[in-house]
Amino acid sequence: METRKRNLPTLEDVANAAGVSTATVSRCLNEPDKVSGGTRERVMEAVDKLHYSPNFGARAIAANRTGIVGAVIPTMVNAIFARGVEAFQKTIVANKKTMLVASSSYDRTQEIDQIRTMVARGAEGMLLIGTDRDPEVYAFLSQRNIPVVIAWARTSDPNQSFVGFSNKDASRLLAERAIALGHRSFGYISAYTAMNDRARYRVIGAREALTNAGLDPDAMHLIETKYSLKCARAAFHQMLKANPRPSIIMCGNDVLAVGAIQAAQEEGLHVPDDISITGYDDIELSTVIEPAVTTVHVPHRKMGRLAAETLLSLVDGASNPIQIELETQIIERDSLGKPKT
Amino acid sequence: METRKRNLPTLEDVANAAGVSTATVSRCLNEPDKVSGGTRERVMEAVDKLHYSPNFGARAIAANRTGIVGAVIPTMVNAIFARGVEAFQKTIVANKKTMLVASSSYDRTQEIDQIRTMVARGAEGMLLIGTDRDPEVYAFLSQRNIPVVIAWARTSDPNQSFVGFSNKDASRLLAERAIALGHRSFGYISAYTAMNDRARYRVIGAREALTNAGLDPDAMHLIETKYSLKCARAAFHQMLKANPRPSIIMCGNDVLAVGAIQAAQEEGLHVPDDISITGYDDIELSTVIEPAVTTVHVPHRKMGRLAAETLLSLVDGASNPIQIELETQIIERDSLGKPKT
DNA sequence: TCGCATGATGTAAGCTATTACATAGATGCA
DNA sequence: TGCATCTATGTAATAGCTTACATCATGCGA
Repeated sequence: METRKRNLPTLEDVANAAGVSTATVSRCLNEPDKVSGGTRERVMEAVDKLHYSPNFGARAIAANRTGIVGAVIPTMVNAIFARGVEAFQKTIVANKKTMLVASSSYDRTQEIDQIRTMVARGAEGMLLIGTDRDPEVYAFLSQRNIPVVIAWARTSDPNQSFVGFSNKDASRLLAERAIALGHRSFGYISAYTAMNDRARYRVIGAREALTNAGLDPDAMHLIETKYSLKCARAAFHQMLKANPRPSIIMCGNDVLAVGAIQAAQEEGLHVPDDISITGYDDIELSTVIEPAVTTVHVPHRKMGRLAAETLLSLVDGASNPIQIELETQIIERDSLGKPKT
Repeated sequence: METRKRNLPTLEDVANAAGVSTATVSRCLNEPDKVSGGTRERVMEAVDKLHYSPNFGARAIAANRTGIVGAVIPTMVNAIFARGVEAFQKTIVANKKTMLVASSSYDRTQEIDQIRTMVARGAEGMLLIGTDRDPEVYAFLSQRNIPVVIAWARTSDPNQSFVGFSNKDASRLLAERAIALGHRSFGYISAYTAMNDRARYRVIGAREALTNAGLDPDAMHLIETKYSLKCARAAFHQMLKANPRPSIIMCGNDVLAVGAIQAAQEEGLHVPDDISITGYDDIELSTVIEPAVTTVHVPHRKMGRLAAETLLSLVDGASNPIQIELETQIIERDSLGKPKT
């Protein structure tokens, strides 16, 4: 590993060029108010002339502050996270900080590694998705005084900060809507719930609606599968073999719903006349398929932005947890209808 | 802005705990071969016991090396970039480096800002998408000895490194295929080409095919629009008013193609019997719409991985430009057919 | 046994910024 | 005028690590 020389100008060079001390230059850059107008001008000229830019490492070590925040997301290849993270990043940058991002592929172990790496790289705050993870992770972070914001979910722990929404509630409302339309026999295609609280609570919400309506929540046929069109299709075909065959299949997200609709069409079933299907997240895909998916809209961009603002205020010293719950909204399109009589 | 105290263990703490000098600890961490087995063990124990992790800033400044690479992409909210960047990031991390990422929203000015910011943050190499940008940017980077890898495109400049593909060639092949099927009247819906070489070369490829076939390339009706389903639909409706009405509308990417198909259906046109439509990129969306989109497959993940490997070797001192051209592939689905006779 | 090459480890300089504290000059008020 | 206060600036300590160079012990060949 060769070392490549970079002889960039230093604070001292600027100080010499401007005929002042390094302290004054540093102040010009960080607390301009504390420097008189004339001096400031002279210094800034020197900065421009030399194309000076402070050395990040030196600044970090001297100020004991890096200005870095980290975000670990399950995957970037999913419009919902992409939108949220993009908004998060723009807000972070607008506040003169830097974002580190990594994707865990929905794998807890990878997530832990990535959190550790980011902390080693100087992350002073972390954005994490959902709540499911080893408590040791939170211990690790809090021991180092690194604030965490949870997004895409809410938590009942009053000590944790989050910017999220109840995955359960909207799911329950959607199921209630289906019950009101006359559905009694439910199926549910979900992402794996074991380490994914978002997916799990969506299932729980649907079950709650059944319970509230006096139906047996355990009668809801549940299949867990990978997040892909192909897997969703397979799950749908499998579910059709159930007895009784469900009149509605709720899906944990829109990709699964779209796959289910495709599979229904392969089976020669008409959606929603023969079978209803619902999604979650409201991604673009859900308007492209025919029929368009009845789903739950989540304000991903807003969530990303607010999560950034929240994390920044925690990093800057806010001591009380900040909890922001966002509203979701049921989007009625064409894939949910009355059951066949 | 409060400063939050972090009294983390330092190299010296580890050295004391292990009864060696800081130099030995440093060597254990960076060049383990140079330390004897017994000492190494003792040091590593101390590292574990104290949960030591090197201070990033200090290391960067002492070694004059940050291990950071930057990537500026047009948008994360696009599966093609998301996939590529995710692969890029995984490769970077696997090599013990750190990735900074930002999205420019297809805006050159933002891109410049972000490049500057990343350099100020210690980026030692940059991944950039496509070739269109102010030459000053390249000057800025080369002056600082920061290698650049261009992705998603190729360049004829022998001094630039890239991992990409010819946006033009596949587009030309697709148009030739359409010509062979009998099409003579072409329309093209593109993303804005002014600052987007990928979009531009795709158009040029189509024109080339027309020219080669003895047709007038300027007769191809071109509409440029934003990257969204809605805009694509509007563009399609507008294009239908053209005289002669095209028998095929090629689209610069799959999102535009899907929007066009939706619009065709709104007009009561059957695709491909009444009008053919093609896409580019091969994203999931293109298999969800009915009819599925005939498009061009691009190996995004592979490109991301290779771009990372390329950039790493440049950062590590490789002096000759590295140019890797990847193959694309036409995926024949159902949206391209013979023209109506 | 001596001299020397080799390998392991230690010493201490150096990297670049921030910032507490010191200093000097200017201002205000009695 | 004299003293306290304030503002602008400088001095120098400091942060945590890497690494060139120095030192020391060991083993080997002559």
